[in-house]
Amino acid sequence: MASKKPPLILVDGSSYLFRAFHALPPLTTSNGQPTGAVYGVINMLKKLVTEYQPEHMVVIFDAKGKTFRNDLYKEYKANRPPMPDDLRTQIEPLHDLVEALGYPKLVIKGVEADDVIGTLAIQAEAVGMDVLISTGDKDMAQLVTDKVTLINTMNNHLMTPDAVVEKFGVRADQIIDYLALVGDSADNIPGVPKCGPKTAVKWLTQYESMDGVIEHADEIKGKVGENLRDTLEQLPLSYQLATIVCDVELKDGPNDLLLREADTEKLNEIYTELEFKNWLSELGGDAVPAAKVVETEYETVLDEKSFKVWLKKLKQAELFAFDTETTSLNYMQAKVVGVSFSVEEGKAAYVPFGHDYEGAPQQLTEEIVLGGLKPLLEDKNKAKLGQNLKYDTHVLMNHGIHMQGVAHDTLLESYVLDSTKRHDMDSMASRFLNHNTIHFEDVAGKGVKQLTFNQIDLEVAGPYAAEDADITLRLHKTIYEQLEKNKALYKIYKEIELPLMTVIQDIEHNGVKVDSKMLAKQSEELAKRMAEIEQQAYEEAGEEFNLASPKQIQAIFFEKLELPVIRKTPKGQPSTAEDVLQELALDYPLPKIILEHRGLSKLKSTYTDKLPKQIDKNTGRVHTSYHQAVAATGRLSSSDPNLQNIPIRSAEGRKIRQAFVGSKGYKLLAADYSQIELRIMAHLSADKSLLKAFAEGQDIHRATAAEVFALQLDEVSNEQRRSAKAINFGLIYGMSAFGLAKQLNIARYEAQEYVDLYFDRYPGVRDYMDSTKEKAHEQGYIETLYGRRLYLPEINSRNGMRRQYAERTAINAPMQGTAADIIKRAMITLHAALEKSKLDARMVMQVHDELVFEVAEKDVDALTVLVRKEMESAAKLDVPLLVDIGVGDNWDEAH
DNA sequence: GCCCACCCGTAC
DNA sequence: GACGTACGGGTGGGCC
Repeated sequence: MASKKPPLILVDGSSYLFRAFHALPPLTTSNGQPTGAVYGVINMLKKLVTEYQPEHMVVIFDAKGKTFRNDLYKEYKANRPPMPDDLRTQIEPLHDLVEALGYPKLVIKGVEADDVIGTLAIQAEAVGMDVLISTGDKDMAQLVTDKVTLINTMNNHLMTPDAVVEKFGVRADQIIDYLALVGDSADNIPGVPKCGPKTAVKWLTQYESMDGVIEHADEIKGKVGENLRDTLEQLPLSYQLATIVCDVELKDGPNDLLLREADTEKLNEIYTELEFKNWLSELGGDAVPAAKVVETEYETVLDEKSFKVWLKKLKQAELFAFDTETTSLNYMQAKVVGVSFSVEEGKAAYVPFGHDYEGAPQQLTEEIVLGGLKPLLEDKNKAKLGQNLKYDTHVLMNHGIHMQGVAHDTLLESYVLDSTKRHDMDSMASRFLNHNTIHFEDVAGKGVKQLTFNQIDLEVAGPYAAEDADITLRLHKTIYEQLEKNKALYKIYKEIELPLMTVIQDIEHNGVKVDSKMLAKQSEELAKRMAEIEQQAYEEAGEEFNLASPKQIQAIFFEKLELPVIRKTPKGQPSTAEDVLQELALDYPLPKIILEHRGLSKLKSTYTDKLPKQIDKNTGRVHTSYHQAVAATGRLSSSDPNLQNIPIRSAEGRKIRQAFVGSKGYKLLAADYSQIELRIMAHLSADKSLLKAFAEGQDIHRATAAEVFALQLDEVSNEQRRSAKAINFGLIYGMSAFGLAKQLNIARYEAQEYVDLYFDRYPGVRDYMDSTKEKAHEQGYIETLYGRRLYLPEINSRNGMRRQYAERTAINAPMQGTAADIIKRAMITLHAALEKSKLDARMVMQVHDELVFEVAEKDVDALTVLVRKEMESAAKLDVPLLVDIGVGDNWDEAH
């Protein structure tokens, strides 16, 4: 299943430079040197390389001076205005940058970039390469074939043979004829007067080629026919001018155009000069090293003697990489069928003991392998390294092994280093080591035919499994070195993420008890009410339809019933989202019915139907997966099932929480941080009024309302408090006046007044937001209170929408991320304190700002004290950190 | 039958 | 287009 070779990429550098110059806002360095076009072109090149991972590529520029076309026709490009100075000065830096990035570059005197591209395309095609031509110039469509595709990297449009027909109305091999007939005012190529695209297509469809048209020139009627006959003589010249020459003499062939390693030093110099700060900071961290060629020696261990040799190596090693191969991704059900390890780069072993396909060789027994490893794995002084060892810890437990001494985890290392990247082993190997790993799908297949690991032939499984251990070791060496360079990040990794892994593993292992009977009853009730609602809806609509299909609702609402379109989805469809239906519900009956149905259907399918199915047969509890390296801000996420979005806001929804219970004799205790993100905002912004409000223990939304509306605290109405609450939350999310207006259903100017008033009263907050944004623009990332980083690669994007999106993230992430840091710290100390206390209690859930415990009735009071103490002291802020605690027989009651 | 984009809705 | 971070269900179209 080898993947297809990446294409040869031919980049029309001059055309992009020109386009970038005109399309993008003028960017200059602090001393006025224009840089926008360079930035645009380089950005586009980087995107191409990332996207296509080419081995061969070349950037082609026009040379200075006349070309052979000027000899053919002295008026060629004669009406071009001279190149603006601001563009001319960008040519040289661009050429230098392309060189420094290691991209091959070609400038050939006397011919245009087009001709060089055409020549290389033909040569590459001849040796069986696929070719991708990156250009904004549509004339190049004449080069398109099955193997040659155009891409407009400004908008990612691909031009295949079919796309050419669709766009021009003629085949790629008719494009020259087409151009000759139509002419080109930009290049000053004469065509047939009054013959535009429509006429040319008509003629070419009928007569196939320009020669065909010329042959039948007499038959063509009207003024255009006359024009045609008048220009017959010069048409061959137009044809020749429009033809891209494909036999330019070149020193290098397609195979010579290999991408080189970037010259970091040179890049540093040029980026500094042009003040490309975000790229400069990229350079600092993860300049991709050249693929280090490592000789590999992978062994599949089948006899006891070699196993003993490996055991000895592991015992003596300071650190060893370890990995398990199992039968399932579900950590509660998975069984280990083999283990792999490595102590030295390039050398690794796979020890199978559970492969049971037909014809599988004799393997060591589970007793020998796991029995031999157990003392090592359970020794907390024997340092282990792995990729996502939380999973391995889980599955080893299924075999009675309690792993300790997890010294490093490459998943967490990579996450802390840059949370916006991917952290699966395949991606990391490619990113950090420039190495392509064997993919799981390549050995196990996919879809229904996917094998479980025990069914995979050892000839295939061995190298795969051994490579996992080897690559983990190599990744660790690379990433750890980078992590050590930043003290704050290193501390986040060492003091938060690594110890937290054990805590999360424990929470997952504990699971939480869910009353499936209660949920089944709720499912039934929901089904009954939904059926009633459906009947109502059919009556209103006058026909039966699927209430769960936005598409069918659109058809009924906006075509059949002709309700007004309030808003469109990003794809241009009339939206049927909640707020839209709310608005329509004021005037029509059907929207309200749909809304009710949607609410119930969501509850039923996602929660009351699904949750009981996710109860583990053995433990009778639900064991979620918390992901420690997914959310870019530092939060955890939860899946299978997601326990972080169980309903709470509606009465019906809360019923689902009633099904989360403690075992007999146990209560649930829920502890959540009060307004933690707003408190963090107060701390980070050091705004006087905000600090004071929290210090005095005021209801923060009421206090905000009093400030904004200039009232005494006791004069604030519920409505005003609600508005203030929306402002407070909106601020955390970087909301605009527009968003606030929508949220509060008020006019935009009114919302703007609120925002202005807010910032007048809390100037510290305004300053903080401004400086955060500014910092993000300068350094390309933001930090939490503890120094966790979030990179914002699009913060300086010239695409306004993307940039604004990044700016909102910049505002939100320090608060969301700091809150995540704080609760993680609390989880670690609490977990240790619980263990020490010998209380009969365990942590069972985390929901961003809330921790849930299952606790024996006798220990409720003691736990309450302990939890409050550890959570409230998890951070030292300039405002009090408060925790609300509730206890009950179920999760709903505990709130 | 599988995969994926899209729309929508739940939580904090 | 307009509020940040997640996960997941249902629909419906494309693909094999």
